[in-house]
Amino acid sequence: MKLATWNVNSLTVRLPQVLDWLAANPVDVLALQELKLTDDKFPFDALAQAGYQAQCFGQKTYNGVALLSRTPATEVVRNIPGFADDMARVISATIDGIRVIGAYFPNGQEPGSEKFEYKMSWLKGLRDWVRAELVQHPRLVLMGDYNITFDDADVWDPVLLKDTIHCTEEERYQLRALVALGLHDALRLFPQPGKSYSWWDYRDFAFRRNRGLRIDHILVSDALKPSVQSCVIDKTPRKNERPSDHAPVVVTLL
DNA sequence: ATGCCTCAGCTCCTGAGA
Repeated sequence: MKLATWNVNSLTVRLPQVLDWLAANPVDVLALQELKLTDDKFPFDALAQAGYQAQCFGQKTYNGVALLSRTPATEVVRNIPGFADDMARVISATIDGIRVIGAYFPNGQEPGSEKFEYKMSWLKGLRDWVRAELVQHPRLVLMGDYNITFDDADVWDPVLLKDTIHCTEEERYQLRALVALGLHDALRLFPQPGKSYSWWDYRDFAFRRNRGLRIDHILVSDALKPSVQSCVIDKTPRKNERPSDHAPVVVTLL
């Protein structure tokens, strides 16, 4: 079974690339972030023709998440129960016996800002909910755009970017606390060559120079850890003429 | 360097992203 996550930065613009990618990578589940469209504009038909059912949670202009799957998704939940939020950031469902959570974590803009404080409270809300979800659903995958680096290995220039957004100790503390619930960074279950990133700024030829960050992650629960066969970041779509700034991450379970 | 791209929208500029 293969599950993937991809921040597409506008599904309207990226739909052809999503369809191409699914044709080349027929994963069982694909979590999408930053749809930037409302549910009435969601391309259900095009995805159905490609063999995917979709559960979407859209919003005008910003945010928006979806779960695509080959088999039906049940127990679909939108956003974080118990955490009031105006933004469409989380969608979860049970697919093939696995609890799948797709999430678009807040950006946070700048340490100390109002948006940073929102990011911190959102992270706490997520953690409290995921703790309970793990009790109900031991076989769980939490994947998406976390907007947080684990450590300096996830950062192209840790000195330049020290304590900037995605790299602060407060954010990394929250990420470690989430992992401490009984989750594992799927990519780091395997030896990495280094300089493995999932996002590159559009500006300044950042992709060509591999000036990136690893901020898109797939976390798997204790129960699923033994079945993880591989985890890779697919840089191919980032080479498109008009790419998302993020690359998909794919995990393969036995 | 309060810049550099890209996207959405009350669209020819602005806000937000990361």
